[in-house]
This record gives sequence, C-alpha cells and structure tokens, in this order.
Amino acid sequence: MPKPTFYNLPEEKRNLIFRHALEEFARFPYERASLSAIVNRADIAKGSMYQYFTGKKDLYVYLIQEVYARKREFLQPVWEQKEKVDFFELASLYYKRSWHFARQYPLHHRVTVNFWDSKDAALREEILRKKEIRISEFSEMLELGLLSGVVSPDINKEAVWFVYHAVAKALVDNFLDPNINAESHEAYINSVLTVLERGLRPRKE
Amino acid sequence: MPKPTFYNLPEEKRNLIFRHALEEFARFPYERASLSAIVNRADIAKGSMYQYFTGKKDLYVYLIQEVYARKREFLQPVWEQKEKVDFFELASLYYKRSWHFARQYPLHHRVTVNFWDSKDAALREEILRKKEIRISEFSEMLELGLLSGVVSPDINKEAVWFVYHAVAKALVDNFLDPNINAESHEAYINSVLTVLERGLRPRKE
DNA sequence: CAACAATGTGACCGGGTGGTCACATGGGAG
DNA sequence: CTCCCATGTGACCACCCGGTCACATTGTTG
Repeated sequence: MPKPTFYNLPEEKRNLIFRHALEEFARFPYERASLSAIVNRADIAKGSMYQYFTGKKDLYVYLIQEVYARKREFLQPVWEQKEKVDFFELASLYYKRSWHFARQYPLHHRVTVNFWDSKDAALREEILRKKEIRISEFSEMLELGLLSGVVSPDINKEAVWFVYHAVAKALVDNFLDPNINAESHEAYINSVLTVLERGLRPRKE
Repeated sequence: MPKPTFYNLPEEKRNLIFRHALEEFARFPYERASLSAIVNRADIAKGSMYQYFTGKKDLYVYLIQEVYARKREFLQPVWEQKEKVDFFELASLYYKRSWHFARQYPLHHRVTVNFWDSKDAALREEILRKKEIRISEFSEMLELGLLSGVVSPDINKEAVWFVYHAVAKALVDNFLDPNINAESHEAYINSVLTVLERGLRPRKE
C-alpha cells in the first residue's frame, strides 16, 4: 500500500523507483538492504521516498507484490495444463517454466529467493497473512497428485509434503547458480524430479 | 585462532564468553549478530574482547569450531554402526541422533543452522577451506549407499545427491520447530526418510 | 617495596542505518 | 499575477555497529 502520491507519479518515475528497489532487494535480503542506497542510486531525495511509501517495509511489501504478480502471470500457461497431464508431468512443466522465469527475470527471481530465505519470519508471515499475495500453487498441485493416486497415498501424507517442499525449494534456489548449462538444465530438472518420483532405492518393477 | 591471552583466562571466564557468544550467534546469523551485545551481556569491556580475539570474525570461527566439535562427539556412536547397517538405516540413525542433539543443545543447533543459512558464502567458504572444521559425513554416507547398490545407481548420480541434500537440510532445519511432538518425532523422521527412499509414486512390488 | 609486563577498561571514532522536518519548488485555479 | 497545495529536498536526528587506544589495574618477580 504505497501512498496515493506514488500513483500520481508519471509511470517513468514509478518504474525508476521499482527498478532500483528491485536491484537492492535482489542483492540483499530485507534486513541488509539499504533504503539509502536505493534513493542514492535512483537519484531521488530520501524525503521523497517517504512521500510515496510509509517506510522501508511498505516499499518492500509493494515490491514483493509486484514481483509475484509477474511470476504468476508468467506461470499461467502451466496451470492451463492442470487437467491434461499427471502430477509429475505438471511438476516438470512447472519447474522448467520457473527456471525460464529465473533466467528471464533474474532480479525478480533473486527477490523471491531472498524473501523465503529471510530469517525475519515475522515479516514474511505478516506479508503472507495479508493475502494480498498468493505465493504458490504447490499445495494445489500436490493435492491433485494425491487425489488421483499418482502420488502414493499409503505413506505419511505429511512426510510426502515435507519431501516435496524440500526438493522444490532446493530446485528453485539452484536456479541462481550462474554456471548452469542452459541446454542441459531442463534435463537436469527432470532427473531431479525423477529421483523424487521414484525414490533412492532401486525399483524391481 | 583466539589470541594466547584467551587461553590464559580462567576456564570460568572462557565459558562465560562462550556462552554469550553462543546465545548471540544462535539468535542471529553472523552479519546481524552484535559483538557489542555479547560484551554487554557478558559484562565484559569491549576492549577486553579484543585482547582475546582479533575481531568479530575470529570469535565466530572459534565458536563454530567448538560447536561442531561437540556435535561430532555427539554423533560418534552413529558412525560406529557404519559397517553394520545399510545406507537407509544409517541415515535414520544419523538424523534421529541429530535431532536429539538439537533438543539437548538447542543453541548449538541454531548456530549450525545459521551458519549454513548465512548469505555470506565467502565467510563460510573461508571457514571450511581452513579444514579446521569437518562439518559432516553426508558425502561418505551417500557414497557408501551408492557403492553397495542400495541406492539406485542407474539414475543421474548428481540428481541423487541433489535430492538427498535437499531433504537432509530441510530435515535438520525442521528440528528448530518448537511444537514438535517428542514421542512421534523419531517416527516422523523415519516417514520422511521412507519417502526419500521409496519415492512419491506408489510401488507395485 | 619497586618494577615491569600482562591484562582490563570504556570513551571515542568513522561510518552506516531508517526516519523526520522545515523549507524550496512548481503548476494549475481564480 | 497571485494564491495555494501537492510535491521535492537534503541536512539532520538518534541509534547502532565494529574497532581503537591511552590509560588504569593487577599480579608476579627480583
């Protein structure tokens, strides 16, 4: 919730602020990111920033909101396949497309990773609780998998969640790695998801 | 490498410093932890601290070293089973005992988690490169599993590593959760490891 | 007791932060 | 041309940080 003043700004200036906030919060997690650095680099007076936002947190919430809006938009095509493919294929599509998002909008991606890594869980909770942001459809996806029986229902459901989330998060974090081979990365994502699907122990089937 | 002065201190005072450093670095990751807070709470002059350690980093490295020494000691009994049980059972023993460590020494545990979560990868690298600390035997464990054929060798080995690490890290992070049911937690760890072992997709075997 | 080295001390430094405020600027409306 | 209100500004505030240093205190040794 930026102040009304912010929306009165010409689009160009709003973008200027957004861009520099994005850069700063991509470089550092919330606590270490510097508002002073943002205003300096954007060549804006500190005071002006406080005409647009009530403070650092307000700016951050706005940024997170925008970033996730963009990501949702980007992942839209994947959700349209929801009824057509099974859980594992959907997951594959989801992470491959997420990876493309990370490549295309690396700063956006870093912001999301920093958001989840933030040790200030209270802040994250506060942002999520406002429901202004719907972060992810993980839940929905896995729920579908369980319902359809593609995901084994006879083991501790909570544990299934746990493992799925752990792998998913690590996968997304991993997108940051700069020296990933572009051509093979989709294949790599598939390999990881296969391990998740089939388990470490060899199957006799 | 604390200065010699530190080791000349009476044990009681060394412990005092250790305890308060432990508390601070358990509460916050390296960058946000405050040396001033430590000396204030320990009721020691700032200058004194600089008689014992060359600076904040020096104190931190010392602390990490001590914490991991304690943890290794605690996990010793598990490694003695190395030849007797298979990979999955060893992993189960390892994480259950790690959980007990986390319960018994919650501050130590938080310090280790903060250590790995630190965004200052350079610092972590520096500490690890000194080899003064050997953090974990994950590698060794998984290698054994692969060799013995208990862990499937016919899927991308790198991906196996990836999934294993992701789940292991999440499992350890999870120990922090305050409202875990003590009685059922060992069972929960087993459930998670079972999912890791058998995969999400149901087996026909 | 004197001498001397080791250790303890906290005011102080430079530099950073998020946030404030009295004032300058600018662009319609009358 | 003037008035007025929205907006722009940057010096400034209080507070924190890690680190330093001149000096006080202590303890052992001759």
